Amino acid sequence: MAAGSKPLRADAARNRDKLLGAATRAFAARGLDAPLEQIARDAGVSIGTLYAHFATREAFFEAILPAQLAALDDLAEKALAEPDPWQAFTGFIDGLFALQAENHGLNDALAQRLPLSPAMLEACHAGLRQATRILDRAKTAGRLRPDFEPADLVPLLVGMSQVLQSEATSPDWRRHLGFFLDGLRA
Amino acid sequence: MAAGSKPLRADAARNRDKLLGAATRAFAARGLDAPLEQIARDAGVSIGTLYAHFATREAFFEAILPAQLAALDDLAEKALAEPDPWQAFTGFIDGLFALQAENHGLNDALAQRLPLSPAMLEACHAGLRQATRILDRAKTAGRLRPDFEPADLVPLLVGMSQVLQSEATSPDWRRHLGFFLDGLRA
DNA sequence: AAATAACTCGAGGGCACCCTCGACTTGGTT
DNA sequence: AACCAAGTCGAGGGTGCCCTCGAGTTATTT
Repeated sequence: MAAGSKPLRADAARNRDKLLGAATRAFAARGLDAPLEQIARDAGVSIGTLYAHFATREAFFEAILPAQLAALDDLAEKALAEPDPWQAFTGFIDGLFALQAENHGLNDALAQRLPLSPAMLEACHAGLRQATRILDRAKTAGRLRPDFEPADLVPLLVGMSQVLQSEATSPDWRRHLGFFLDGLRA
Repeated sequence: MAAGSKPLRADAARNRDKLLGAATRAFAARGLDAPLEQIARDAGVSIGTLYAHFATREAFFEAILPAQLAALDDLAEKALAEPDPWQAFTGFIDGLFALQAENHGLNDALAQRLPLSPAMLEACHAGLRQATRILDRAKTAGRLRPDFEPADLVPLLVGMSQVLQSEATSPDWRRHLGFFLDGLRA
């Protein structure tokens, strides 16, 4: 219904955009717990204005994360279009972590490093459900070990999130992932 | 040399022990960044007294971690005593993570989640050097894939540290590790 | 151009943690 | 028992972050 509250005043709309931009950059670079005061400063706006637009940190999440989570659906779709089921599976996983590698905030969200709102959680789960189809296909093709369950993606996600975050290990994440994926072959 | 500074006064020695006990518990339960003020409170001692005994957080680390890191050497020794090289390898890895699972602080130290002093870092590396011998044995026995290097343990450690920490995944850490180890077979 | 609803600002109060320092207490010594 | 070095205490100052609110500014409407 209601396409959404009233229209913003011109200056307010501008400030909102600047805040979203700053928050998007801050979350990507520093993670979902980036200081809000820093975001306000980067946006060239006072902390009071920030709170006028986004009453809570979660309000930022709701404005920013869905689009980023939607990228996962694209990934899943591409994977399902790929003819080779194993290729589809590894490609999906690889693409997923590539996204997380360049977006610290998305990484936090998927690894549930912060408590997320039910809505955000649900969006993450939706991504997982897509993945299930990819797993199933690789399993019935006899390429993925049959005892690997969708839920087993969670520890993988959680573990890799840390590998991607640590200076010491992030350059080698693909190598590390490779060892793991070799363990998943049928 | 010098067996170590002057002898402490009786009450001071008592307080030092209480502090070490509280810190050990706090680090194990909450990680190496547990609040010092909480540690003082748990020890039944003022924050001033805490700082009188341990001028920095690192002073606590130096008093507490070496003994815990030494447990890794024991593990390595046991592994080298084990006749089957693959069994030795997986047993070592499993034991390592079992220790980390029950000690949040050790987990932090090994994954280098906090900046550690050079001395502590070195102690961690020493553990890795032990591991090298175990890897080599499993490799020459043709059980461990030859391209798995000692340095590849680092991402494993870092990733698992997060898996062990997250409520959602820690109960299943052995299952997750199992997939990974399957990828390491020759 | 006057009126006003919408918006912006930033000082300031809260909290959690860090760490210091001068006043007090106490164990050990003579 | 008198002394004092050793030890203890905790108020308080510093930092970084959170969030609020009343006073001031500005876009928009008439």
